[in-house]
Amino acid sequence: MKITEASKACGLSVYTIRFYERSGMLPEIDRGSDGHRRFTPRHVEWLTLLYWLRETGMSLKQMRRFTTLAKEDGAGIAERRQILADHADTLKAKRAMLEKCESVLAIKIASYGPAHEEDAK
Amino acid sequence: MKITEASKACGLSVYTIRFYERSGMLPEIDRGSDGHRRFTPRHVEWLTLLYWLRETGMSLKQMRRFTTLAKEDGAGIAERRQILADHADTLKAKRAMLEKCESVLAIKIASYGPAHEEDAK
DNA sequence: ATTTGACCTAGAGTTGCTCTAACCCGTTAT
DNA sequence: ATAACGGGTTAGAGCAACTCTAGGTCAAAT
Repeated sequence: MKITEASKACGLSVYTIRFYERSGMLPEIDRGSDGHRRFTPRHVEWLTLLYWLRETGMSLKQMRRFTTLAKEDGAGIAERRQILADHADTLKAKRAMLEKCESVLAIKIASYGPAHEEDAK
Repeated sequence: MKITEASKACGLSVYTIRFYERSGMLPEIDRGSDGHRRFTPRHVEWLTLLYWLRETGMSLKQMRRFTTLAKEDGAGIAERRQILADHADTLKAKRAMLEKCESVLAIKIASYGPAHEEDAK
């Protein structure tokens, strides 16, 4: 599978995939005789996980650490689980923040006075 | 109230407050005879709203638009309400994404095998 | 009198993309 | 056969949204 297909499969742009590769956040990617990257389903799975991590605010630094551990394989499992568990905790906090913000917005919107229903069609 | 106090009250860093001012996202801020900014409770309320909007991912461009409307006052109310309502919708979507990511993480963590309870102290 | 601390500005540095320029390589159309 | 098209490649510029540094002012405390 080439980069465009991998991009569609994982949700990251081709720019971002290439950027992640040079930033050392991806496992080795083989090249075809044409010099183009060849992505395996394992790569796509990895990229998809990275997609979720960045989409929910994990830093590149953390993601790089996570990848480094995966390369060492074996020893790093405990720390990798820890990183994901910590991230899951920050997601819970983020979700609470979104809820809080939604209520702030509801109050603010109400403070503008009643909506004109006919404007909303 | 000076900038440090305003910063503590709204949650934005003093750097960010100054940056927002030069980016045209704040109403006029008067200066004391010492040349320092003087923030009113109205300012703090505004900054706090901006804090929530940026913390939940609204772009500066959108926030600038919002401020511009507030300066025009009166006419802009409908569009301002619309901006906030639209943002509230994106928050709902974000919240759903966080939940989805949390389930992805739970599966991933489980795939690393059972946690070693003694490691967690 | 000088040191401290809070503020000021202009501008450099950082993160995480996102895009451009200039190139190569294989296929397809003329 | 050649030219142009549709992918891919790299290095590096540009951008958003901060974040910090350097160098400066002023007022109060030692």
